[in-house]
Amino acid sequence: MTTTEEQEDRADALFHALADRTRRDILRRVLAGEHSVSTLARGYDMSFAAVQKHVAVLERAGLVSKRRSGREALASGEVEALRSVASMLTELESVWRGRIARIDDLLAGLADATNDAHHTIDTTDTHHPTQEKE
Amino acid sequence: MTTTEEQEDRADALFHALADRTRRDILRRVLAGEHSVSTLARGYDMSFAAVQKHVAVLERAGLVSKRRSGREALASGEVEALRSVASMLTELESVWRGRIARIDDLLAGLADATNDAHHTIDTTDTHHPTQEKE
DNA sequence: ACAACATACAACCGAACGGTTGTATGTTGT
DNA sequence: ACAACATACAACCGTTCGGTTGTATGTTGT
Repeated sequence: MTTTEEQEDRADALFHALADRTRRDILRRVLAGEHSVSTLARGYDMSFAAVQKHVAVLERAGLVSKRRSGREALASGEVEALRSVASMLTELESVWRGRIARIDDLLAGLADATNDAHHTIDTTDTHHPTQEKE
Repeated sequence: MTTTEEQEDRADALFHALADRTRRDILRRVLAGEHSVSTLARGYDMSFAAVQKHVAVLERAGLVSKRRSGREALASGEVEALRSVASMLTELESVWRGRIARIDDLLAGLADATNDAHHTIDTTDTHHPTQEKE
């Protein structure tokens, strides 16, 4: 089973990889079709090594994969990784949607106070990965 | 009209804001409901100032908005911004989908060579924001 | 009035980032 | 064989990032 830590590491890598316009452009190109690193590098006003590093960042994040063909390294975009990012956003949006559901719960809780124990429905205590001291 | 530069600046800010797990967690909380900065800060093992800065980054990216209520600053998540990020990803995915369409074009071009001019369908010449020297 | 609270912001610090040049290694075409 | 090409990677450098502490300013409850 994948731990939450690993999921967050992956999210860090994915969003970080997407947070640079050169990398997003490289991703666009390799999503459209396979390109060698040199071919990609020719398209930007920076050194080959710089572009190579950008591709490496994308690769580490799983957004592109490379295959060897002779002396060339052909890169292509991984659309699945892109979809996983989209699903992260969808999950966030569902949290937002839950905001309405929670108001419903609150109203239901007020109408029907015969539930188990005390609820303390103060909206502050939901998910929270870090510590809650004392 | 919004220039491409502005769009890219915005994309940089959005992805960068999302590329930190503390910020993603803060965003989750404020998407679920309004919270003061102090309340948020209590949830993390770092100084108030640090959390305040994270909120500021999210705010600059447009992912959260703040309103004043007395001495408190109430932050809440902007789901619209989240959706705009999702649409950026969708746009990228559509580039990928275009890959197939382009192969179709290639095959059509081979089958029917009576098209206008020379095509040079080498897949290298599509969008590219930077310069193409010589 | 005033102490406690909530925020804002500047200054600082080490680590990571985005770029550079240089060097080494393997591939290809002639 | 060998020059040109494609890649990989290390070392370095200025800037940004994520955190800290300190200080100033406004609000609130008693």
